[in-house]
Amino acid sequence: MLRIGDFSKLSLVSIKALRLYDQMGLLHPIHVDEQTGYRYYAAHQLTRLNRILAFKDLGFSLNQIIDLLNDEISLSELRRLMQLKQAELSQHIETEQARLARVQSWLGQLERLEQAKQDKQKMTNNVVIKPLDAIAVVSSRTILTQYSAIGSLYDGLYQHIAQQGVRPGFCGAIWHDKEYKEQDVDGEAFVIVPKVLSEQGSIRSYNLPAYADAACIVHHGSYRILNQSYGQLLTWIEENGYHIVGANRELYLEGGADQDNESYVTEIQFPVAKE
Amino acid sequence: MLRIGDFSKLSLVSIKALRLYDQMGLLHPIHVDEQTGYRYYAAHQLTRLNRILAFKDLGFSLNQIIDLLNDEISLSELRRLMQLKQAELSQHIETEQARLARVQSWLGQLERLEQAKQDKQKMTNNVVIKPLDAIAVVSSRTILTQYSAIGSLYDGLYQHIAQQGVRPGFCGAIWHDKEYKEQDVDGEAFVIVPKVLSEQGSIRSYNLPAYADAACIVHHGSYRILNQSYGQLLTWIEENGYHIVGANRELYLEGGADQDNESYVTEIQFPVAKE
DNA sequence: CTTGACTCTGCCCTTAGGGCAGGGTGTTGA
DNA sequence: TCAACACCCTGCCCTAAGGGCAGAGTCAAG
Repeated sequence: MLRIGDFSKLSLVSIKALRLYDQMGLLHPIHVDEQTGYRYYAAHQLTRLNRILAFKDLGFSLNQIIDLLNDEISLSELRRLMQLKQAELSQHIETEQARLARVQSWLGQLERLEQAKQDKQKMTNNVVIKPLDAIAVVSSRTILTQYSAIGSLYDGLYQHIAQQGVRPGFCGAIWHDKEYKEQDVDGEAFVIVPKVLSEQGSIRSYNLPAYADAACIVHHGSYRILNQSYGQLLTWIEENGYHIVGANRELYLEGGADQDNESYVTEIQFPVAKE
Repeated sequence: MLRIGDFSKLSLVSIKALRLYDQMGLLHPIHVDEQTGYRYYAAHQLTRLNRILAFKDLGFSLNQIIDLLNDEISLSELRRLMQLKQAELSQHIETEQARLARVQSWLGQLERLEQAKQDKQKMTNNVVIKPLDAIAVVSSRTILTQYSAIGSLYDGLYQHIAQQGVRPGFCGAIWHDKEYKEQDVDGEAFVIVPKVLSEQGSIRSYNLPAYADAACIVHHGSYRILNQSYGQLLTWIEENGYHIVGANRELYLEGGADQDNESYVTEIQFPVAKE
């Protein structure tokens, strides 16, 4: 019979771990002195301990290993669990590889910044991927002579909302053109509302389409330099292997009618998908 | 100014996480009511929050992100951290892929077992990879007529140890032949001792070579069926992409002079390396 | 008998929050 | 103006797999 320290040296498993396995019922010592509490192990218990280590090495948790070592487990059950683990690992590797690709994109970015001797205020990596929910809006869509002309559409929307007696949320815009246009822009102005309302004339009300992934960036300052943020966002999308799958939106988080206000905050959203 | 719930909906970050970021100093609300403790956020704080999320997405911990968002960090420092993270991720992906390969090896094993309609007592996956330390031994190496003849060497070793007044540990054997032989076997009997002792005649004392990785299996029962465990171990080594880089050892954890004792316990160790 | 090596239990610590309890706040409808 | 309800606060306990430490008991050798 071996004391815990000897068994630990033999198995290269820490004493603390052995005590934990005892407590969890994974591996009880062959004998415990009732007086002193000393644990005594037999050499043949190495077999079970090695089995525990083998499963741990596959990525199973100790609680799962308790079941895996249970004598009642069938071969098919075991195979099912292994297949699950296999899928889980594949999935995990994939996400880690995507993470690695993002880190490498950062490194490329940093190198370009250093070469251009720009400071880090210009860092473009403020992009975040998040889902867009289906939110209820009232909206008005039309062909505009230029982008800034969209401002004229909101008055009608807010009036309509006031008539329905509900309170408006943030407002925003959707740009339906697939490419960049200087004029005859297909734009949709919307205001978020708590529920879908009735429609009236050119004013529609419905739930915006949801997207599982949208690349988003928060623009800070005047609308005149919005194109800088657009550039950063589009570069990021391309560099990280996404492509655009829907009309892009702007969400005016802090803003108004001015064209040139330093304190405005706008979120730009592009629905995207991988590959 | 937004209440925490609104800011949470806007950013898709849970309220609990926002409170944690406040507490950690990652993102303080723009204003906290002294009376009520209510947190109030400004829309432009989304920028900082998104930066936090972007770094989190790269696998940095919150404590690291505190430093990364510190204004005093230089571009080169940033690049260094990114390179570190890159190496870490590559390493991690590699180990996960090895893990996946082991799971797939298990699945192949299970399939063969099901086809052969064997029960799971035959499972071969009791193999574990662990380092072998450089342990002090006294040993005696010679050419034996057959494997079992090694037993005759131990008497001399134990006598030598007794003369030096130290206590012996486990005993074992090293098989130096590179291929399997039925006779004229190059075998070395050893007994573990606390320190390297003096040598005498054919009895040597030194530290066994250490190996970073050894594939080990615990054999249970008579020496006559030791070859079954050898088969399992060698199959595992081949199937998991290892190859043998040193003489294999047997460690007699529980045993004696009998050839055929059900309670004997032996660990077989093969120094290995990947690829 | 003493010393030093070994062992015991119990407590606190790690990540990034999740869940819940108990109590205070803000807004809205009647 | 009051009640209802949604919202917010702090504080406590929980996660996985042990690591580290404190204080006390145990074992074997000299």
